[in-house]
Amino acid sequence: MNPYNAIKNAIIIGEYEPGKRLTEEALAESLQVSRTPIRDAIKQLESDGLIIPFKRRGYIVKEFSIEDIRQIYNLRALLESHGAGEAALNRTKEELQFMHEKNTAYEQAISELKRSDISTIKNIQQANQEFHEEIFKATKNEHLRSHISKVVVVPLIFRSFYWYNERQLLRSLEVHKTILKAIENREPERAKIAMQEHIYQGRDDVLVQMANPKIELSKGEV
Amino acid sequence: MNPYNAIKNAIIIGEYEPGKRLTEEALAESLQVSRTPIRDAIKQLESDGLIIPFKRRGYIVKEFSIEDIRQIYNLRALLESHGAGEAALNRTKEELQFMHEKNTAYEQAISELKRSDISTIKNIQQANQEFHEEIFKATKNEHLRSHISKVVVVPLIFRSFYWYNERQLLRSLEVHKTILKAIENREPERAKIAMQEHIYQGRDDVLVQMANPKIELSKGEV
DNA sequence: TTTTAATTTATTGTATACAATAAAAAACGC
DNA sequence: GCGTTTTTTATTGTATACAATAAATTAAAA
Repeated sequence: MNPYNAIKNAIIIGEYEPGKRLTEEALAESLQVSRTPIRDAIKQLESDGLIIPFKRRGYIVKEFSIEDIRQIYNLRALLESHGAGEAALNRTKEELQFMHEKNTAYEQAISELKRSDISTIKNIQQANQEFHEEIFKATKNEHLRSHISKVVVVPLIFRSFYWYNERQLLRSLEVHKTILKAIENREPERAKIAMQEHIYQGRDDVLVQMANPKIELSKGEV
Repeated sequence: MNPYNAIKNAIIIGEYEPGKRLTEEALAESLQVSRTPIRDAIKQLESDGLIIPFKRRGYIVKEFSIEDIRQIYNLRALLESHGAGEAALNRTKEELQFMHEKNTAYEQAISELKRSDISTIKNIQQANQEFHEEIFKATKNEHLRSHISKVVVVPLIFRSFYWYNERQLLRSLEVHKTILKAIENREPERAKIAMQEHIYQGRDDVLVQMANPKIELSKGEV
């Protein structure tokens, strides 16, 4: 794994906690490479908004406020719902087929859910992401895709902490089907609104968890 | 000027034309710095979508197709119109005042327009940009702002080639006033739609120019 | 004591040399 | 001559040493 993904991953799984201070030298030591590739990685992570410079004394892992999360999810809703609408207009038959396959895989992953099984949760997350990506491919809009990919990183952090319960997952699966059907029927407005609602659901699930630390779930637990 | 802005500027003003090949060494030589800061700049420019790697033999300045331009402007419309709506909800009295001032400066810059005067054109462009930025400050949404700032770079290239005629500029000024009034009256939907229309106008002006190279204007001419 | 100045230190910024490698050119076999 | 292998070359990737500088610490002055 390259330094960028290694560090990003450490942030996402919570190994580097919010507020943790990072320096080029320490990262270079820890990943056994020189400072040069670490600097490249740091620049990218900074542009992703995952770390911020800390008064010329390294960087700190960004601590996201509730308002940050709200704003990022709203942006996601804006961009992904737009993408779903475009996909409904531009999808080919083949792309539609791929979407169905990805969503079947998602359904499969959910049905394999076992309590507190981290690997299963990762599978669900992965399958979900692949379904969404299949939609954005069908837009044929690389510019839109690159913006979406940026706005999707931060939610990953929070999803890996507070994961969904089965009821939420099944609801999510239903919405996927609604989106798919709208894309199949070439109904952009319907696809757009369904996607918007889908993202807002995810947002609110995360916000509820953040606002009630009492019932916060430990890492990976369901 | 730092290497990033120097290179970006050279691309925007057309000194580095689309398709031109750039290598780290040549840029380092030309800007009289070492390869290290050039590499930083290149990484950023690549993430901006202004240059793309050219089979491990340097980079080339991206050539934007009509479809690229359409997609980028549509994205801009999506993000900036959302921003205008948010600004209508969240603006303070002071921020509204600033917007008025920036738009007055814009009006002033237009009234000073002289035929083929490049410095005046730069002033107009600058004043226009500052008006838009004032709106996005008022959203208090840093995440939205960072996305908008990214999607605004490419249009700069095309605006500096095909600049508007006076009729277009005056129409643009009128729309600014409509947006301002909607933000003043806290009408998010109105602000959003006016902004959307504003961006689409800009898009179509550029697309018309691109589709009719016969009447293409030379650099900076009005 | 508290403020100000001087010194030290931690850390990023920059230059530069060398390594890795993909692309281009040249040599080779048929 | 045409496809294949080998060699050369252009260019980025990486390591490392040194420079610049902001922050922290210490010393001095008031």
